[in-house]
Amino acid sequence: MRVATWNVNSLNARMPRFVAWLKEVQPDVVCIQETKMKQEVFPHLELEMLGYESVHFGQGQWNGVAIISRVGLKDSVIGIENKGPEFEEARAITAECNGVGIASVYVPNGRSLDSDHYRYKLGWLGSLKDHLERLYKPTDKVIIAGDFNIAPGDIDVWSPQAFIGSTHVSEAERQALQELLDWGLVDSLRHFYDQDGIFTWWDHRGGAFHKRQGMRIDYLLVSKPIESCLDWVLVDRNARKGEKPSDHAPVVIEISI
DNA sequence: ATGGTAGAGGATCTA
Repeated sequence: MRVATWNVNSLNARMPRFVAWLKEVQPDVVCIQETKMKQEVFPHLELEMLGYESVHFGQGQWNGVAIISRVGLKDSVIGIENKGPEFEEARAITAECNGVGIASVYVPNGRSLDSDHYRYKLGWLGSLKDHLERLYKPTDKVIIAGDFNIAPGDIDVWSPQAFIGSTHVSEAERQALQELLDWGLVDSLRHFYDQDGIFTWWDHRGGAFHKRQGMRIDYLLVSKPIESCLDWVLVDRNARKGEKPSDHAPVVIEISI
């Protein structure tokens, strides 16, 4: 089973590349972030013609998360706050695919350490943990995938000095991520690789990609039953090249179940 | 100190 996560930065703008990428990479499940789409315009039919069922939680202009699957998709849950989708930002959706609990998450950016958006980010991560605890046990097959907007360690940014005092690397954010991991999840990329310089996001500005100035903020967190059957993981840097790329590259895992 | 780019939506806001 091949599972991917990709912040597409507008599914409308990315659809030609997204479809080509699906055909080339042949993922069974994809967690999508930043669809920037209203519910009623999500391309369910076009994806169905490619063999994928889909669920989407979108609000238009900003945010928007989806899960698409060609190995079954059921029991989807919209959002994390249990107060109705119209009362929260479109940042999380979960479903069961082929016996695996799948979550597609788009963690708030936070903007700056002194911002209300930063406090919202920390609170949102707490709500996500509560939500996962309600849905799953650590002994279940679970994959939490998405754009976490947190670089887990200094080896996950191109220059730790350049990020001093910024969001994405602060102690409180990393602690919130750690609490998620402590529940019973493993960062699938770090299961295989321990070196620095592996990134999933590069600013569109200033040729950051070509200068290798990126951060690793997109990942698939997996429970122990998934970790034990991981075959490989990769960051698909090719998807960040060429015409009209997203600023994020997809991350893909293969598991033997 | 600021700008650089991309996307949505039609002026700025978000990242």
